[in-house]
Amino acid sequence: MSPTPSFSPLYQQIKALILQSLQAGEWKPGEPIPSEIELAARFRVSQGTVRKAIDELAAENIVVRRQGKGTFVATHAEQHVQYRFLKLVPDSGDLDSDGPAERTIVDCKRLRAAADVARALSLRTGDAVLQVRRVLAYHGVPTILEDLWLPGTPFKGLTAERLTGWRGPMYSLFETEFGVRMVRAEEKIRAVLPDTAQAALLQVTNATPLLSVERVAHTYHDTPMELRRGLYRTDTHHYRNELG
Amino acid sequence: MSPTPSFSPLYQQIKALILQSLQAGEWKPGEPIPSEIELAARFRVSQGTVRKAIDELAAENIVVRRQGKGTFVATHAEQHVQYRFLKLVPDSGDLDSDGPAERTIVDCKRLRAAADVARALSLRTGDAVLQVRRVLAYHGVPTILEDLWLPGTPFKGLTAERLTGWRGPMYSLFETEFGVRMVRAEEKIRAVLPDTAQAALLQVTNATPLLSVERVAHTYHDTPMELRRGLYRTDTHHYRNELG
DNA sequence: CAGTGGTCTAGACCACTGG
DNA sequence: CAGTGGTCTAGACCACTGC
Repeated sequence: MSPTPSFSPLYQQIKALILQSLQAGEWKPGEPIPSEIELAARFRVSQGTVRKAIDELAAENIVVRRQGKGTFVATHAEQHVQYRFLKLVPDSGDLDSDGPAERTIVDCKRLRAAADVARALSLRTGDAVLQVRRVLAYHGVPTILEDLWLPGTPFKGLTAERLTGWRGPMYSLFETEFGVRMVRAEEKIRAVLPDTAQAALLQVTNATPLLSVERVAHTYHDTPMELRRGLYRTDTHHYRNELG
Repeated sequence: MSPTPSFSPLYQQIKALILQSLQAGEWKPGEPIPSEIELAARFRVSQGTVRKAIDELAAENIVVRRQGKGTFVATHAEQHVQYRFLKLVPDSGDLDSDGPAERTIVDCKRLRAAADVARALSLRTGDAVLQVRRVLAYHGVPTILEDLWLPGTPFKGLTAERLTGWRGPMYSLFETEFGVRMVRAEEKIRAVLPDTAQAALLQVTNATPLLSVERVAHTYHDTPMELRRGLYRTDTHHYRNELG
């Protein structure tokens, strides 16, 4: 066993090392990481210790175990849940009844971060950010209006064309084109009335109550990488949440 | 090791046995369960196997581990989070700035279950249920209006007086007085406008958008035991959610 | 069949709690 | 100090995958 640099359980240190490799891109989303036995040999610890480290990574959805095959870097694409962070489901409860969302990019431009956006993204006011506005519709009914802000530097080269041309979840584009993996997010939810522009885009009156969902998504080490403000219509869909 | 009755991992069987004892009330909320070594001896398995079973129970918040002291049956009282299933927090983010909620029982009566209530509680339409309406206020501002339905049989003897006189979370009353522990819940969230009665109780206009939160809470073995329909004001509070 | 993750064991030792 | 949960090891065997 290796010496103890700081004081924390060995498996936590192993977990941190694996996270480091993950962040450095040593293994890419969808790819397998080395087997437990290999990792145990590399880190000079027992397989059980590596196992416990990977257990935690799997519990945090950072990695996915598949018996008989290996352990894989989690990804927002290929995942049987199409949108991992979207909790709006049709009232029917049938997740597939909607089919794929029809996506429309309304706007996409670079600008300087306002104070609130900067704070959410751990930037300074005035730093370059990318702002995107889009609408998701199901069966022709506009249901979600999203404004999102991304830090300019990591997302250099992202344009409306890249967004429009991309098949699949936006987060999977972030992964493959910019190496940014969203790992965790927190949401603040309110009930609001839309302004005129919002109402028009969602094709509702401005007296229609909507769900306001403000999400901050983080990559590794809790670094915030996206601020997203969504307006959800809840006449045919609802926000579903599980409490443990 | 004991023989294998059905085919599932040993630790899953142990987990089921512990759950059974928990449900039977062998150990009550807040009390310690036997030590891992004792349980290992009782079930004739190794400590590691008991450990894995308890690990899962702890992950599901059914049990709480405390190093050096033991493993305890989780409870909705005594918990440092006062309301485990209430995700509405003040915008300040300071969970304590509100202080304890001021609770008012508006109504409490027994009646026959309507079809939707019966379905949610796995009862038959017309079965006896208890209906409660109450308001929670913070700093004198009514913020939450809740209607809740409980199956009549397990909650025989529950009256408005019992509710009014109880200090602490309602779920902890359910635990100590009726032996019903809520273990898991699911919520459906929408944005709505209140009707006249609702608006009056929350002291808002009927054009004020509110969060509608429908919760079904389950006890052991996923048995639904409560239907709760809440209306939340989100002008000073918001619903906070973590996504993994 | 070999290689992967999944289960189970037995035992050693550590860290924390309380009397 | 004894008793608890927490970590770590080494090794055996099982279950699943794909060649």
